[in-house]
Order: sequence, then C-alpha cells, then structure tokens
Amino acid sequence: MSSAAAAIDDPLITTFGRLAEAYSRMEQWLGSALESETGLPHVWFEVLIRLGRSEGEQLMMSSLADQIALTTSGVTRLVDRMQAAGYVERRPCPTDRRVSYAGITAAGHDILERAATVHARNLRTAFDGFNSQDLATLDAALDRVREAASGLPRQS
Amino acid sequence: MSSAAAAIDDPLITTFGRLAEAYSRMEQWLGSALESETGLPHVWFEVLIRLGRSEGEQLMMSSLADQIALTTSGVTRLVDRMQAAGYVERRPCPTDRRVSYAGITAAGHDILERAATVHARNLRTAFDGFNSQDLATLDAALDRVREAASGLPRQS
DNA sequence: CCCAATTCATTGACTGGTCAACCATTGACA
DNA sequence: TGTCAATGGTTGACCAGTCAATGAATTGGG
Repeated sequence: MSSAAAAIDDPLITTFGRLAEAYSRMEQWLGSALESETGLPHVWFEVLIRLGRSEGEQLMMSSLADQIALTTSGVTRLVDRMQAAGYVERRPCPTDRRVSYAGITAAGHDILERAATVHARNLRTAFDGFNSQDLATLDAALDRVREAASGLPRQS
Repeated sequence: MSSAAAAIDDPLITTFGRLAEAYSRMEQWLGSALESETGLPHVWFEVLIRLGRSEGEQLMMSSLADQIALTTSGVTRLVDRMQAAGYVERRPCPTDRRVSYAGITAAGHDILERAATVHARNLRTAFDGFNSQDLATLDAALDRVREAASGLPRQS
C-alpha cells in the first residue's frame, strides 16, 4: 500500500508554486524599480508598450483587456486614469460606433521610450547570471507554458 | 549608426512579458477552476498549503506574508477572513508576545486535502503535453529565475 | 538597569480592481 | 425590413489589497 502519498506534495503543485514565486518576485522588484525611476506604474508601462507595438499605435479596449489580463471594466478605468495623465487618448472607430480605440499620445510615446530603456537595463541586472543559451531555454519553456495555458477551455 | 534599436524591442522585455503571460493565464485558469470546484479561492489554498507544510502546521504572520508575497497588513485581513470561515486560527507565541501564529484547523486540513487533489488533477490537465524531461527543464529554469529575483536588493 | 531603536501585528483611509447590470450598436435571419 | 441575439464599453456597488500611522513587546548599548 502506497502510504498516503498526499496530494499536498504533488510535484506539479510545487512547479506551479515556483512559477508563481518567480513571477511575483520579479514583478515586485522590477515594478517598484520602474515606478520609482520613471514614475510609471508597471501596468501603465504594460499598456503603453502594447499600444506602441500595435498597428497605428492603438488597440480596441477589449483587445487591450485581453492582452494585459484585465476585465474590460478594469481597462475602462485604467485608460481613464492614463488619459487624465495625458499618455493615452480614446479614438472612435469609423466603422463601428460601439468600439473605442485606446491610442498612445506623444507624451505617452515619450515616457514609453524612457521607461523601456530603464526597464531593459533593470532586466539586464535581474538576469545577470543568464547567458544567451540560458535565456533561450527559459524563453522556450515559458512559451510552452503560455501556449498550454492559452489552449485551456476559456473560463466556463 | 545602429538605426534606433528601440529599447521597446529589447528581447528581455519580451522574455519578462512571456513570464507574466504564462503565469497570469495559468493562474486565471487554475484559480477559477479550483474555486468553482472546491469553493476555495486560490490565495486561500496558497495559505493553507503553506501552513500545512510547516513545522507544527503554523506560521508567523510575517513569514506567511513573505511567502505569499503580500503585505503583513494584507495577511492580517486575509487571515481574518479565513478564520471567520473556520479554516485557520490564531495562536499566541509563548516566548514572544508580539508574534501571532496562523495555524491550520481541522476543517482547514480537510479542505486543503480535497483542494490539493483537485488542483493536482487540474495541473495534470494544464501540463498535458509535458513529459518529465520537459518538466525538469522548466523547474530548473524557474528556479534560476526565482533565485535571481530573490538575490535582488530588497525594495529600497 | 533603562531608554532608544526595532520588530510584529493591527487599524483607518484609500485605491485599483471585480462582477453584474446597463445602454448603444451591430448583425443575422424570418 | 423588423426584431432578437450578440458584442463593446461604461457604470454602480463592492471587495481585497496597499500605505502610513499606531500600539505593544522586545532587544541592545551606555
């Protein structure tokens, strides 16, 4: 009899725990560094970089929500704040009056550039001991996880 | 002149983005699955498993805070709720009257067992395509990240 | 020994997100 | 073409966390 191999000790739970811890520690450090050095909260940076990389430097509110893992409601409020700060603006869609684009402004572009530089530098510090081989391995592994997660049945 | 190799496209930023996305998608799916199947929010599970794995099945409030990446203030309130639900109890420390331990109760133990089983099963689904070699690689990579993050200067 | 500095937990005020209900617009189809 | 379901975004009510201030207990140096 396989003596109560408690589910509590399942190695997959530990693996996921590692993922959680790796992420949150990184996020905590990088996030607070970025904010203190540029005044930009990490979520804002996340929004700006997404917009900056998109066609026309704009994105539908709902796509943005999807990309940064927030509710559309949450994005509405987030964009409200960023708009008030002048980094982002709402643009109507010419062909569908329901949709609203969030587009990056000149000021947003500016600070994005600056923040990206700072962030990249901090990341280089954080991943100090990693050579390009290590990074490639990490990227590949994370990509597989990401993909696996994306293939999961949408929240039922 | 190396044509504006914008920091925006720095590969490390993308790597970190992958980490964030991998984590939050997994968390989203696993979290909502766990909660809908057992009624236990993922953070609660996180608390219980930490307590369950500790000496005496209890942990100082501040250690708990550290482990689940929350403020001690946040933990105070979280434990309040879990105590009200009967899964956890506060225990005084005999040698230092400042500290308070959060300890798991019988009910907490019960639901932890059940939730761990469910969670482990879900994880097996999520990591379906991964063989043990893949998992070992992933574990190793995550561990390095986790360690790198831990070695970073504590939030200044 | 005692006082100053530190540590642990909690609380008040607030913030940034969620969920559910809503309105406007669009698309499909009888 | 008129209606009905689906989609996109916003809003009200609420909740779970943060930060800063506080109280209580402990520690260490003079």
